[in-house]
Amino acid sequence: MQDTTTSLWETSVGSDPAFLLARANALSLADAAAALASHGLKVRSYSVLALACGDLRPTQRELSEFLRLDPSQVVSLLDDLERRGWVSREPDPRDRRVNVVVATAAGRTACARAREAVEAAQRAHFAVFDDEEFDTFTALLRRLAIGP
Amino acid sequence: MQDTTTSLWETSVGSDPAFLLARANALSLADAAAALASHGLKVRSYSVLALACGDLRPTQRELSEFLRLDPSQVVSLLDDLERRGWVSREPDPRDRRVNVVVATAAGRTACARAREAVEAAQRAHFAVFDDEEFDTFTALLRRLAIGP
DNA sequence: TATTGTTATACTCTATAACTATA
DNA sequence: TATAGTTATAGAGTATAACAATA
Repeated sequence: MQDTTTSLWETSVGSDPAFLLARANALSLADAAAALASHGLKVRSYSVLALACGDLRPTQRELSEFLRLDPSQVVSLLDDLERRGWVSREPDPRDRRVNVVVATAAGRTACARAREAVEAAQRAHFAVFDDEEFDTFTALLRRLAIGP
Repeated sequence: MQDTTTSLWETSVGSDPAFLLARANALSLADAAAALASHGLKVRSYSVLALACGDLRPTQRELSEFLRLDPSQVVSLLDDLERRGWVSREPDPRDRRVNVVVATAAGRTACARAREAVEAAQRAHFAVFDDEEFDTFTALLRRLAIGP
């Protein structure tokens, strides 16, 4: 039985780059989720928090576009982060429809701790590569990710 | 506004390999889904059908393990494919608990057509790479995808 | 009239446990 | 007792449309 499962890797599906991409992402996502769980974060909420910790002061709309989430999903992620005091919505004086999202001091602390955990998980995940391979892979991946 | 969204790529999130992997996968998945839609298939059902078209005669359990789907998900995918006459569950004479999944003639035809569409979409998606870059990327990705 | 954020809703996906029939 | 497949169900994730406030 194990033989057959293993040999499925030799099929057209097993060498399909899209399939490999999906699998690699699933493994990476599972690692990240596990690393974040003890910090009370999921991958999505961590992404939002991390962007709120930068000094770019993104609007909800910008978070939505960059993370490819529906605006309504950003709302509920922010509701959650704001309830915990990690993020605040600040009105933009130049356009009163707009909220700018910024992390609080507590949010920055939480994010820094979470980031350590995620990065450790990632180092383990990418340990199959040496430094040069890692750089090559990331550079190519970046071009693919930025897309059209 | 566009400026800020674009410059989010310069943040730590924007250069995070896990984030790039997720994004590249999302783009690839969307392309594949669009290509398969007119063939009445989704990415999941196509994967199952494609594996059923090989000559390995996988069991449901093997499909479940290889595709990292819960056995119950495989059941409903097969129900759907079987209803359309593209796949059949054959009892394994050596163990009557086991079903072996094989594509019908109609299933092979459908799969071949769908495969053309997916592969065309993928060629477009990976057109950011030249041949050498594609091979390098795929080889590295494969090691990452097979994992531990 | 168009856009930002919000609410509500439904649909897909995923995870879990319990059941059956075989081993 | 353990395993393959099945059923049922609940939770998470995703997509959509309608709405109020503002531009």
